[in-house]
Amino acid sequence: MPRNFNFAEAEPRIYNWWEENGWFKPEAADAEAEPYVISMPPPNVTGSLHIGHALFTALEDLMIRYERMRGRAALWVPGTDHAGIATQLQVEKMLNDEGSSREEVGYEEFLSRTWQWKEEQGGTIIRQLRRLGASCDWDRERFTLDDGLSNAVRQAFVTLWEQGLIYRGPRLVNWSPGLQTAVSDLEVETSEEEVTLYYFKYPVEGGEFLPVATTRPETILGDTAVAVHPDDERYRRLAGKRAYVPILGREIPIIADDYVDMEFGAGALKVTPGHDFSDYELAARHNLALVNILNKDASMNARAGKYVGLDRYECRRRLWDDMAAEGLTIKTEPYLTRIPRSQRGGEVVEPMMSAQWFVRIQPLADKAIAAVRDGRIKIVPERFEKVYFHWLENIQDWCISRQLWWGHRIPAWYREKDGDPQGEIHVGLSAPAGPGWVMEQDVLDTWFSSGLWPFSTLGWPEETADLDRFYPTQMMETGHDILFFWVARMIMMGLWFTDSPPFHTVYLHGLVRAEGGVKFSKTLGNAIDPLTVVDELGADPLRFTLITSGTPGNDCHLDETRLDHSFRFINKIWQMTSFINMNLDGALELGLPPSSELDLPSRWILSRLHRLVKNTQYLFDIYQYGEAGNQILAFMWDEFAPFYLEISKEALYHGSDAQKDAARRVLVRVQDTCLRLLHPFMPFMTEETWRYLPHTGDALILADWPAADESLIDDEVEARMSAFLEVVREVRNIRSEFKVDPGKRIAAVAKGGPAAELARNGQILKRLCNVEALTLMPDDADEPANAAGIVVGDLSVYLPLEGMLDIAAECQRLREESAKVGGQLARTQKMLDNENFVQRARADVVQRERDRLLELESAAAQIKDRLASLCD
RNA sequence: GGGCGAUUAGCUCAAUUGGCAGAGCAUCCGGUUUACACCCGGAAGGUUGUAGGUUCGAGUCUUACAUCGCCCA
Repeated sequence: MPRNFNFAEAEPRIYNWWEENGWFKPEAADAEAEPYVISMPPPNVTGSLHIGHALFTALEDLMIRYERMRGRAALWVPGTDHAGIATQLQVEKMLNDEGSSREEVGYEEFLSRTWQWKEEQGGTIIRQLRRLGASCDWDRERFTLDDGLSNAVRQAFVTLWEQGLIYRGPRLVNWSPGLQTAVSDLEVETSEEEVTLYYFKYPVEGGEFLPVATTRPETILGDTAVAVHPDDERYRRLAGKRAYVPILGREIPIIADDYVDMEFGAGALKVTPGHDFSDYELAARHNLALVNILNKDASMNARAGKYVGLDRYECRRRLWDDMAAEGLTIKTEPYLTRIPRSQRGGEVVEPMMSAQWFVRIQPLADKAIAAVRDGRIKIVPERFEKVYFHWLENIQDWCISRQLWWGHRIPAWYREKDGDPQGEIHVGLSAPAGPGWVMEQDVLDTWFSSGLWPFSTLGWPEETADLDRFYPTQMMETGHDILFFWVARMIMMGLWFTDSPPFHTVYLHGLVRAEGGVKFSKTLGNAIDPLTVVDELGADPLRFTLITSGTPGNDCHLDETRLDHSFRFINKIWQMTSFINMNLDGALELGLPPSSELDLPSRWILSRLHRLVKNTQYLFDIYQYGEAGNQILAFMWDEFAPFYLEISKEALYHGSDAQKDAARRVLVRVQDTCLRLLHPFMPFMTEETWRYLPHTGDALILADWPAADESLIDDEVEARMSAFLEVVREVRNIRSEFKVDPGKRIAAVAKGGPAAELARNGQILKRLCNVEALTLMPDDADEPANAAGIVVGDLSVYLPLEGMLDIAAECQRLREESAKVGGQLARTQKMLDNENFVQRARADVVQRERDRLLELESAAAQIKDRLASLCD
């Protein structure tokens, strides 16, 4: 066995071996195996792997590998989405670098260039997922613009249209002037920014003025009313009169509405229904006109009078100057308000009237609410269910059209009627017959296709064998930041089109952040590049660290020192296997000898192991993978390696054939079980290492997941062993305290209840603290002279340290020990003296305290005796 | 304004129905013991954000507050 795990060589080799053998496919399981399916939330085809991708890959691969080992027909469907805006921007940038543009090359050429780009660059992220060990079924990889998925999109659109759930019409939408497309509410992010609040005088008939404040003066040009509060003593008398739009002089009404906030600004409100969502609703109540003053690039249009053609911000300055010249301005002041920006470009989004396609979403939302409400879908952690309900209960119709070229073109055709070029609309799977039909240019929101992903990837709307066998899927694992984008929409679409929840469980992970909770970003230079980590340390440490660094739903602050620790853990396991491997000798019968033939340390480690398996199972059942990983590590590094492995050397090097055989079988069993438990966390190293242990079966990836054997869990054995290990710790301390050469073998004398058993298991002290010979002494015998003493419960161990013992130091040590035990004794005594505790606490808790009391009393008495004889 | 989360060792995080608060890194001391110096043996480090409440018992349940973060208006 090589000295170290060569991950750089092994990872690609093992990955190819798995894949070539078809073990990533559900067909690797028995034909009648129950399916377990995850459809990977598709990353952007433009993307390259970042730490968030690494986290979802680690988690989903863990789930898939775990279920595969449990015998399920595990299927992880991979793929990418076409990321309409992001991809189009990439290709436009490329054209721009060539001195060209989208418009210049034209629609057909642009699309062909984009496909070309996708073919060349789009595979990047998929290749990167492989490096992490993702055991996806690559034969079932999908892309949202594939023929099959495009067909699903058309089918879904047409169905919703026929059901009256899709409509088209002019509405106020979030408009991105840079991208020149509508975007949905979810694609707009608002954040608090400091802007200027402009106070000015609205001219009113009769020469009066109404004071009004706004953060966007240019929208004055689109005002169609001024509103005052009906209870406002100052201004309500003006309601019903006429006002005049500054500079333009356009006549508009003054209305009264209790929507007006009398406290805000100057007390009156300008109403701009064409460019403000609240004003739009207000206008609807009062039948106000609607004026659009912006072009698609947010320059001013002809309705802006002399400002036509100016950029919105330039117009703002000029108009304000002109108003100042006319004496209409009052003052400006700094003001904090929430500014809507495009999630993609970061530019300020403008509410604008535009003809768009919408999904009437409430009926779909109602079904989605019900499915979670009645438990057909479970969200982990549960608290996100509240967030989910709140969003769906207040959902707005979904603007699904985008003025882009890259995407699913909306299956609608227009024909001129009565002079309106779009007077007639046809929606269908194919173009209508007859002349004069022109296809809709707009494409659909990328998330429309993502919503169909869990079933469109399996063949829907065709009734394929995969759809029949693997749908509904089991698990949707993704970040909590996409609960609305993806999960909610998948649930709505899934329930609507397939009548089934698309998955039964939603597991939401948190965001990965840098130390101190700082977001990873390229500009800050604090980004951890997962591929760099894989190059330097391998995929396993990255995966193990990501999974053990946090808890479900909570953001995790990734600490790079943990990557090192995981890396060293992998080395540790390798060395453990190496030790076992080099101590095997010829054929080994697999399986364990009967418990009755095993020594105490063996029964102890098997008990600990099965307790670990049981805990791990429990933790997996409640999705606490991180804690499971940490417990497995703790078991291996803190119990198995330092104690059992060391103790077993006595049998391996000096034992009888039977003892050697027993030790080997226990070592192999424990290590094998741990490797199985760890395989979903760190697949490469475990697979490679496992081959060096005696085993049946082709590969660890297909090996059975361990089941806890309750009959091997033995509280009493664990208690006795842990007392002996306590003796070991004490002996080590004493040796250290009295500067006994670590290589010097010493003798010990023991008395008390478990002394005989400790003597029978001499290898424990011999191997762990270099005590060569343990002899028993009668319980009533006097303690040896010049000896340091250890008391654990009713067991006393003496270390005759001829010439090395410093009586004063030993007395000091004993007094400290006495004080410590005394404190514990007092605490336990106090608890047991409390009648309320004895009567009301759980029986096992009380019993534990009683046992502890006896032990402590015994220890205290022995320490006292010892102090009396040695120190008084 | 409404909702959610976090607050535990210097830093990053755990703590399974409430039952003696634990790891890693960093710090300090000691070690080339035949699997591993990518290691081993030890030590130190805490009023679990603050103030109340429930309970025999609270990091855990509850109320209020503080600070930070996220989501929604």
